[in-house]
Amino acid sequence: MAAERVRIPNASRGRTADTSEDGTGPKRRGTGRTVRGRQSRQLLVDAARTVFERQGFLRTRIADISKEAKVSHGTFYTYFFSKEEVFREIVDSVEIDLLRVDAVESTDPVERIRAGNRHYLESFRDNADILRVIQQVSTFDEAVRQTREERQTRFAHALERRTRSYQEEGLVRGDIDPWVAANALGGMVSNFADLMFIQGRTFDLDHVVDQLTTLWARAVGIEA
Amino acid sequence: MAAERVRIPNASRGRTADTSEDGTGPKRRGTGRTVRGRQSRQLLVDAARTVFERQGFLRTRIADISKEAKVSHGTFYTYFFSKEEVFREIVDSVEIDLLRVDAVESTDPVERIRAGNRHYLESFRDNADILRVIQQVSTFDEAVRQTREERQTRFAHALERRTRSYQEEGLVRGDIDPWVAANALGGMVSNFADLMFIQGRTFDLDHVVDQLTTLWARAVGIEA
Amino acid sequence: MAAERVRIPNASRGRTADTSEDGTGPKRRGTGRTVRGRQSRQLLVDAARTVFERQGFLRTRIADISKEAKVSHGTFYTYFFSKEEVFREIVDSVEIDLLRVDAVESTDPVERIRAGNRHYLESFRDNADILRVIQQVSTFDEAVRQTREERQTRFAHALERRTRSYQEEGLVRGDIDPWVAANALGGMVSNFADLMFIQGRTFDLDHVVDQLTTLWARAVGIEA
Amino acid sequence: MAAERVRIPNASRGRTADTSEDGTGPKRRGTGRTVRGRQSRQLLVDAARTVFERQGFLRTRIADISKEAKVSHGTFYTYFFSKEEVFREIVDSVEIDLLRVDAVESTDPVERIRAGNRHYLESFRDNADILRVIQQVSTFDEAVRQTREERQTRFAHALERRTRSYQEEGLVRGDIDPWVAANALGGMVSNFADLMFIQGRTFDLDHVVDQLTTLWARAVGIEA
DNA sequence: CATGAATGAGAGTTCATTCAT
DNA sequence: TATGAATGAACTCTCATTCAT
Repeated sequence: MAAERVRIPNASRGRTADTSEDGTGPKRRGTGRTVRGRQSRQLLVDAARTVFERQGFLRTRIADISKEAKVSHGTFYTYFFSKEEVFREIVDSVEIDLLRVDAVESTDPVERIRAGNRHYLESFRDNADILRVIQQVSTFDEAVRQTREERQTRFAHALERRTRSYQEEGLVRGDIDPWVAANALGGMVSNFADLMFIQGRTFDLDHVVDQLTTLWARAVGIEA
Repeated sequence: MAAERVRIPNASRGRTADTSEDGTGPKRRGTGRTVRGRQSRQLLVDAARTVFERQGFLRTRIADISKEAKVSHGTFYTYFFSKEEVFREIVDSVEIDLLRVDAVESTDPVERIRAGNRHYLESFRDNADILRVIQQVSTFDEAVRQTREERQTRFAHALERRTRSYQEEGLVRGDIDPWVAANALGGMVSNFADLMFIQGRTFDLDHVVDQLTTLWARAVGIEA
Repeated sequence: MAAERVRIPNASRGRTADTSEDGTGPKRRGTGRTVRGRQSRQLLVDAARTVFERQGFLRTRIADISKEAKVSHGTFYTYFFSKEEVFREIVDSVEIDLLRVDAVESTDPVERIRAGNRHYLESFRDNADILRVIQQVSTFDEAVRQTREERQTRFAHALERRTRSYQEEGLVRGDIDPWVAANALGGMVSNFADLMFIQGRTFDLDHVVDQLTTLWARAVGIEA
Repeated sequence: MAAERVRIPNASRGRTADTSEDGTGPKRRGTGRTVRGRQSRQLLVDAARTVFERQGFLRTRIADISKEAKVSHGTFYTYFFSKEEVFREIVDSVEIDLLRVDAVESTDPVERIRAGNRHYLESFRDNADILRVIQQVSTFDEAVRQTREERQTRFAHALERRTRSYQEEGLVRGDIDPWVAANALGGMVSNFADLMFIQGRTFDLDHVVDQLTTLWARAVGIEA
């Protein structure tokens, strides 16, 4: 019956650590002053990512990270205040360009949609392990949830702009609300990526790209 | 009467909790023998749901549930082995009919799509609090993850059947893969519901229903 | 890592229950007044013995006993204050006549020793299960330890008397201390019984009876 | 800095404590890396022995041991998984040479028996406190029971060998079964030791040594 | 900076015992 | 009397975090 204990971030509660700062510092502990220091820090970040991808955030203990990094337990605290801090650093580094809506030169709208879809799915696939963890953490860590939402929103905005410009060109029907459509269709693709690469449901990637592209294009009124 | 408690090694004895006799028994503790018992159990389930909705699964301690139910700490264990067990019971009770694809009598395909979408969004909205927690738990609890996936799959299958029959009637274009389309469009809607009711992004429900319906219908080739 | 909890008697600590009595009562709860009552009580005693023999005292919970007796949990407390109380009642009922030193009519000293040894080993064998538990309990329950010691002592006294009378008859050598010899040789046999029936070491009973008899007889100077 | 702890189901993860990697590793926790570590470990073992001797195994809580060692509660778990583990370590350290059957140079068989008996009784007396606890634990801990049995068996084998060689020299009568006799007479002495030093019955040690020696010698046919 | 031993708050869990029905 | 639900004291055990070396 023994179950593991894990910690969850207290971001949404009163922090004690932050208050000791001057309020401006990004609550980041030292210390990249020496070469050795920078090496150790990076060692820990890499180790942390490895462990998070393997075990998820919740099942990861500081001890697992130190062990993976082959440094002592206490060394972790030389560089980070907490598991959350190192995780946010990882999240920031995963600035995946899921966003590159316009991945190709082609001016054919359908081809641009297709290229965007393919790019999204492939990027997602290549980062699935950490994305799964980010999803997990965003269910209880407000900071991570926000970062994630901002990215989705930026993505949606990019799509919205494109849709709106198509609309102005007369390619997309006028009764389509670009903002809703962007969120809906972008969500359709990201949801499918989740299905395939996080939930592990099996589909043929090329076929899916085809279908999603067709559905997307026709949905907004582009003949495909 | 107080006597000391001691521990003796459990090497020579099986676990009590996990071992449900022959392994087939329901991992479920008593005790529905009396009216009072059934009441208490329900009391706890309700309290648990309240607390889960308020704090999420991870931040909920058994003590919070007992306190909410105004029963003693030990009473919880009279009915459940763990937080997970009571949660799964809640999950099972949330057999929301997000699935009722065909919510209306209308034979107009677009109206049926619209009705389905509205029904999904409204059901989701009404259960958003617990759905959020289910999502959280499914990131680390395999059993819950499965239950959730099964429901999604069943939903997708229903949509697939409908799409396929429309296809046979010539309403839906032949190059649409009903299974992919069902997952994609169903996902579009469920993802939008998540956006609105879990992530809290503001949209006008009627407008969203309209837009999603239009996008969906046109995507598969139904004029709308 | 979960280990079972058990209670051990608080005989050696301050009792609370006893003080509520008038000091004379043998701390025995009700209640053999009605027929039904007597039946239930006996049912529980029998069940308790069964369970103790199966699981040992420490691993036995009141719940196990009630379950075995097919009565409710609370009923146990109608008849007994504690697990210890019902156990002492069992101990008292196991008034095994390990003591019958003179089990045969024969006047031949060697034959009488042999008969005693055989009787002891066979009685022990037939009660091994509960004797094992009594041994366990006597390591932490003063009351049981005393009862057990008294029996051993009474046994030793019987042997001492016999040895002394043999000595007076000139059968046993004069330099033998009857009290020490009784304890030593009685202990030799009881220890062997333990070896065979509690520790489970395999020996041929007849052969052992022979050998123990020979050793015993010669030890005290009786030709065998 | 205080963050909340939560539990997540351990269904998808193995136990931490039991699982010693491949199952072969020593069920022993750290940590002998530093001098300080080794000191603390020893401190705890010593404290544990003190407490066990005082209270017995069952009445001892981890807290009692930590307190006696003047370390924090958690420190115990730095070194041991459980009360049982530290106890087994103590048992192993109590490798008393109850076994030195041949404690003297003398070639006189009777003198060798006498020396062995005296040695056994004195060793037992000097370790009575912990032997009492070992006896207690062996009634429910299979590992300890086995260790104890192995020692007894080794002791009996040594006695058997000696008896057999005496037999070959014609000192011991041919109808004696050396294996049974070794167990019986060895048991006689160990049982007497128990009587004196565990049960606390009063005897004069020298007198007992004399008597046991006489009984033993005559039993096997050595004139004494 | 690195180390790893020490700390202790915090949560889980069991089960003897009580008591309203 | 019998029932079985409710209680809560008592322990166990984990692991983030600190700190002396």
